[in-house]
Amino acid sequence: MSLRHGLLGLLAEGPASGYDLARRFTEVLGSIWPAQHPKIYAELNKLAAEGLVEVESEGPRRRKAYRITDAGVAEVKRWLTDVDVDHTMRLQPLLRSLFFWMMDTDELQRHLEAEATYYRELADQYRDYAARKDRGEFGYSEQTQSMRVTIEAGIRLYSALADWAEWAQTVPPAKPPKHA
Amino acid sequence: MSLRHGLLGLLAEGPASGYDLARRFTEVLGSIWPAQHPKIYAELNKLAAEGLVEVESEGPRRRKAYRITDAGVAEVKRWLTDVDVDHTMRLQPLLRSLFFWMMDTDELQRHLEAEATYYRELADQYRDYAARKDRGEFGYSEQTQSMRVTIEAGIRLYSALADWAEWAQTVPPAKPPKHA
DNA sequence: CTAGGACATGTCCCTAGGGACATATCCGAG
DNA sequence: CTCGGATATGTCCCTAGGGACATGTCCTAG
Repeated sequence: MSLRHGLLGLLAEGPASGYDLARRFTEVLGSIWPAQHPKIYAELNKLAAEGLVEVESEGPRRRKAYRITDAGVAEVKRWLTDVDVDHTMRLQPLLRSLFFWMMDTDELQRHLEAEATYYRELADQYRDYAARKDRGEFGYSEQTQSMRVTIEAGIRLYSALADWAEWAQTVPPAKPPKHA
Repeated sequence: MSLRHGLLGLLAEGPASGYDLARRFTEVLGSIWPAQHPKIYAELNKLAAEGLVEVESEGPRRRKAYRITDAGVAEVKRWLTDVDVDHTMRLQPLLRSLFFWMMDTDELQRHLEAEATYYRELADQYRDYAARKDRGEFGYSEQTQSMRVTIEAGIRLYSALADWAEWAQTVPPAKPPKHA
């Protein structure tokens, strides 16, 4: 049910079309909450049927812009304050790390290097975003302030993973017992 | 398809029953790759049908222990080396953070405090695990060495999130433009 | 004027996962 | 001896999400 509230939250910032929302989801949220456009359009229709959003305007190319309703705003707020946070995490890279002992050393090193690079790049990307925000490129609304906080989490998370992947390269493949 | 390979990987360490595997999934993997027992039993049956695992023994209380086959081992290795890592992350807490501007200050502070505590506790738990491992409590096999690496990721990840939640408490609710 | 590409919205099907429910088995405490 | 709790394995249904496919609209470069 998070996509639902993700859409409502984004619409709380201002009217947008499904297409707009899909772009925002892939651009900003791509690495923390992926969502494909079919799901987004379907959910918007449901939200409209329930009166949480309404069609604000119809533009060129069949574009439909949605506006959040008062009921919609109330629903996001309810979610934010009354519904327990779902802390579920599902990180395939960490699951894989449990089985590093099955890989041979060379392959593992190459794997860890690639992982480190991947995470480092994402961290840099977020750091960049943060710098632009801090330069005032996105204005100073409360919304961008929240985005700044989200981005900070991205920076820290991906930096931690990059550091971890680098650290893991230094771990000896197997530590023999002392009395061996 | 990760549960499949998760099970195979765990079975590569030695025979185990569905019950054992379910326990390992909730205890060690609970916070990085949750899995419920119905899925595990179902997947084990599929794996057995495909010849990737086989029933090693039947014990008391209908217990069935599975052993991985050569084909199964080959399949995990193929997964580890030939299949691209899925970096998908889906972190509801970060999605929520985008909408912090909709919460009032008190609520947000309480929320962030609870989050910080939650992550700090998990980090501590993993740190504890690491200490026990480093004391040699789990032996010195290559498997425990890999587990140590996974645990390190948990420590770093949850520490980063805890730090972030604490840092976020110090961010002013909205930064007004300088020329205001 | 026409063809390709970006904009824009959808349908359909399949798999993965969550959660409630059901059931059999064994052991130990009282 | 019996009853509760841990062990152990499943079924069933529903929703969320991934990915392929389909279609309509407008603009612009050649």
